[in-house]
Amino acid sequence: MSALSGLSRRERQIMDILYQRGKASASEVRERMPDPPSYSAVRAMLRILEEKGHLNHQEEGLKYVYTPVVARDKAKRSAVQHLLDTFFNGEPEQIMAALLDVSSTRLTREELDRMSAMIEKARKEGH
Amino acid sequence: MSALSGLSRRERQIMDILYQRGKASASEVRERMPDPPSYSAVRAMLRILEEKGHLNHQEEGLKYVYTPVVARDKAKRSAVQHLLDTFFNGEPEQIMAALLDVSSTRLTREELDRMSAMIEKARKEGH
DNA sequence: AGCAGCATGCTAGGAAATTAGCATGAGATT
DNA sequence: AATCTCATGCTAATTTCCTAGCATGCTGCT
Repeated sequence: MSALSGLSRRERQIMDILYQRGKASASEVRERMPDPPSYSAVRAMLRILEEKGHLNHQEEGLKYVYTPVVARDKAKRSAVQHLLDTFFNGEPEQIMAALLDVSSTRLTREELDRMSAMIEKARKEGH
Repeated sequence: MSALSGLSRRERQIMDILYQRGKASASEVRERMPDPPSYSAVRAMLRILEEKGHLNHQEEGLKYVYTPVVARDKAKRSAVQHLLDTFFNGEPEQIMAALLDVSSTRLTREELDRMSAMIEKARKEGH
């Protein structure tokens, strides 16, 4: 099962931020949390997440910088799969539709072209 | 912000199941939960989720059947947006890639065709 | 009627998550 | 060198989550 699914509310929020940014210090994480708790609270949770094996930290200058242990790529795939199962009956087409809907205003012709090309490529490979 | 983000671990698991199935009774929910807690526990959490305004219930025969308050469609969109922001820098193309990757074995030529058609349609509308 | 099965309502204990506070140490500034 | 700032380590308290258990009511069966 998705590793995300075992995390508590705050832990999930933190992991989301770290996946978004790649890496971040305690205060950076705090800034981006919804309804941010105290700085101490954030640090405590980062420590716990590290104990649980979800994060690593390196020292960078003075401060600690935290990074997810499970590579973004792998986490990505789980997340997509989970979304697929939860809201789209496992049917990729339906995500596509939602995707185009959500981002319709922002998509340029070039992006759409590249998306077409990807599908074309998949068609060839899958065959 | 995504309503999901405010939920606790178990609450999220339950909401996921309900979005997946549309509606479900307490015992159905329980069956599908990872590392299932007691039946009472599930009922308690359903009650809390209802108090918080995330669920409704109707009586159906003898038992209660719970349904999400926020329509699947709306929740869908939030979920896609969230995924987009968290793992894909807000770039739809990248989700596409992941999608094709995750489900490459399962995609039929027809499905790929329909996906192409969707993009084609978006291209026309967006222009 | 009496009993079994399964549903709900409610309550309370324990575990885990979330939080704040204080002590300490390293650089930078004056 | 004294101080200010910003970082960390640690601990303790509170809140929330999670859980189990018992009492009750309805349905169907013998």
